[in-house]
Amino acid sequence: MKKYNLKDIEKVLSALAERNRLRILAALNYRPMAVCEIREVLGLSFSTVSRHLSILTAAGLVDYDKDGKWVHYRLNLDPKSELTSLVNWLLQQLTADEIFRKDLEKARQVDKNLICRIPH
Amino acid sequence: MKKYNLKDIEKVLSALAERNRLRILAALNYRPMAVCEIREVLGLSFSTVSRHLSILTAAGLVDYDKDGKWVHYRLNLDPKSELTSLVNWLLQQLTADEIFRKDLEKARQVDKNLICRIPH
DNA sequence: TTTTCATTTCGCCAAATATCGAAATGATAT
DNA sequence: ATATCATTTCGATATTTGGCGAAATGAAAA
Repeated sequence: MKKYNLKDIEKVLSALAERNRLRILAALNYRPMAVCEIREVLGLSFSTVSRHLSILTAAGLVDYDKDGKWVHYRLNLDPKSELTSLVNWLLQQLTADEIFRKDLEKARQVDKNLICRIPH
Repeated sequence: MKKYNLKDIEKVLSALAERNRLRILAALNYRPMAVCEIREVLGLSFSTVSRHLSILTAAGLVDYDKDGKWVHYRLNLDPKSELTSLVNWLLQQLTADEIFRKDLEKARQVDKNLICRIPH
C-alpha cells in the first residue's frame, strides 16, 4: 500500500481544489484527450490548460503519452489507492452540475483533427 | 445519501488543501478543543486560527459548542459520508509526519485552564 | 533545412488567501 | 456597572495562484 507524506497529500488536495482542474479530470474520465481538445472543452488558453495539466501530473492524478506533436493526457488512478475511490466519487457527484454536463457534451463532439489546426 | 454540488465540493476540498487546517483536523481528531488550545498547538495567532476554524466550519468539517467564554470545536464527520472515510484516511496518513507528531504531543499536554490566561 | 504546428515556458497582471495586530464582541466575574 | 477574558472581526500586508499573450521548444511535413 502506497504511503503518502504531507507534501504528497498537499499536492493532491490542492490539485483537486480547483474547479477547472476538476473539469479536466472529468473530461479525461470520459476519454484520454490531447491538450488542444481539453482546451476546447474548457474554453481556456493553451498556457492555462498546460499549467493545470502539469499540476495534475505532479500530483500523480494524470499521466500522458507523447505521439508525435500530440500529447495525450489520461487519468492515472491506481485502482488500489484510497485516493482513487475519492476521485471517482468526486467525479460521480459532479456529473449533476451544469458545467460538467456541458463539458461532457463538448468532449463527445470534439476531435483533435478538426479542432487543432484552426488558429485561436 | 447526501448530495454535494460543485460549490460544496470546492468548499470541502479547498478547506482540506491547507497544511494548518489539516493540523487542526488532526488535533480535533485527538479530542475536542477550545480555540486557545488549538492556537497553542499550532503556534499561530488567534485571528489566524479563528479564520481557519470558520473555513472548516463552513465546509461542514467541524462544528462547535459554546460554553461560557469558551468555544469548543470538534470534528463533524457524518459516518455515512464518503468524505468521512477520506478525512479519516488523510489523518491516518499524516500521523507519520513529524509536524503532526509534535502537534499531537502538544495536544496531549495542553490544558485550556493553564494556557488561556497568559497574555500572548 | 525551412516551415508548420501542438505544446510548454516565461513575464506580467489581477484576484484570492494566509498571516498578524488592533479593535470589536459577548459572556462571565468582580 | 465595570473589568476581565476567550473569541471573532477588521484592516493592512505579503505570498500564492489563475489567467493571458508572446516567445521558446521540439517534432513532423514540405
